[in-house]
Amino acid sequence: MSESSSIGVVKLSGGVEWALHCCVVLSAATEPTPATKLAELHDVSPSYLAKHLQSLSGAGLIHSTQGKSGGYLLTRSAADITVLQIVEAIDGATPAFRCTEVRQRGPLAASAESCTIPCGIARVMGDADRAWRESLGAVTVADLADELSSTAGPATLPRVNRWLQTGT
Amino acid sequence: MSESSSIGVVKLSGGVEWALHCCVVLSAATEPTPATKLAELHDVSPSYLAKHLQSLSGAGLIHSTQGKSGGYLLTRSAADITVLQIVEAIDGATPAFRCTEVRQRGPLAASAESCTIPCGIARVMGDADRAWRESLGAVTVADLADELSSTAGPATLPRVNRWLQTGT
DNA sequence: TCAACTCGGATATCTTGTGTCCGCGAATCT
DNA sequence: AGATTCGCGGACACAAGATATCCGAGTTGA
Repeated sequence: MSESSSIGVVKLSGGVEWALHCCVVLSAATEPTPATKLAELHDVSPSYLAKHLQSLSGAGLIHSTQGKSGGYLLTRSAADITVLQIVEAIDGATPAFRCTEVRQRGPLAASAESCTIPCGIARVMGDADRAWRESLGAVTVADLADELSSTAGPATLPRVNRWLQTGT
Repeated sequence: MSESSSIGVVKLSGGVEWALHCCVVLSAATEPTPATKLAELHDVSPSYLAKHLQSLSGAGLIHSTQGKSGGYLLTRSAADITVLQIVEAIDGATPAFRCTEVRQRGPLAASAESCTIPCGIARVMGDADRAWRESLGAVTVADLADELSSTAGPATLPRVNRWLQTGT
């Protein structure tokens, strides 16, 4: 295995959870919220959370304003942001499985011109990955916020935002 | 973040591809096939492939016979082995996403008794993971073998097994 | 009985995620 | 307008997990 290998390795970064929670909170925010406050609210590492928020900013999901009363804000309505977009912004859009084309290796290697179509294994993996992404793309952060309101009570989200602004 | 963390980290090991190819080959085998031969056939690291085959053996998908003419063999019909079982044998059945219960942390932590139901984020991730596994569980190695026969020709699989036995 | 061949687990190496730090830019206050 | 304060952005260590390997235990066949 002298090849650069790099088999398909799906890794779902842990920071995805934090990013999702932040987006839900931001969906009800009306003023920029600094990363420090978000980290304090969730009790997580401020620097590391900032890193993930940067990824979200780079993906165009949230907008950052600098300065004294700066912070983060959603770029568009929460109904127009899917969890898939957040996951892909953090973890990258690379598919879970990458075919190494083992059929073209070894003593009984298949000819290259006969491999225009992906092999069955790659297709199955691709279908599963597609199903996973489709499931994630069907849910928006607005849905998550609604879900939170109906389970934890409608007052939770406004209360969180009040704490972010005033600290009480 | 002094906690042991252990956020949900899904890692799709690269050896899954090798394991799948091996199972497809073994589906047409009639005699035990040693790991060395399988590694040589696919041109991959023999030791590393052996490790994965051990995982498959531990999961009860393939049976190992030691001794001079030993090797691996499927424990049951290829139609009764799904891709999902192979993936879970290699990568483990741990779900892609593990909720850290961030809602119970920080200054506005929710009470523990109000968290009997998983939060919306965990549910969405769980649904996506379930869709992924369902898609993988719908395909058997027999399906993969059939697919290979129809695309690469019906003679490929027998020829591979002849090479494994005789070397020609 | 003996020997060869097989699997199985314990062992190094290395990429990748996890976590942290300092510099740059922008808005506020004087 | 200038200095200051605050927050974002990218560059820097640390650790965990995957990748790759080797040697010992067990078994079959002669």
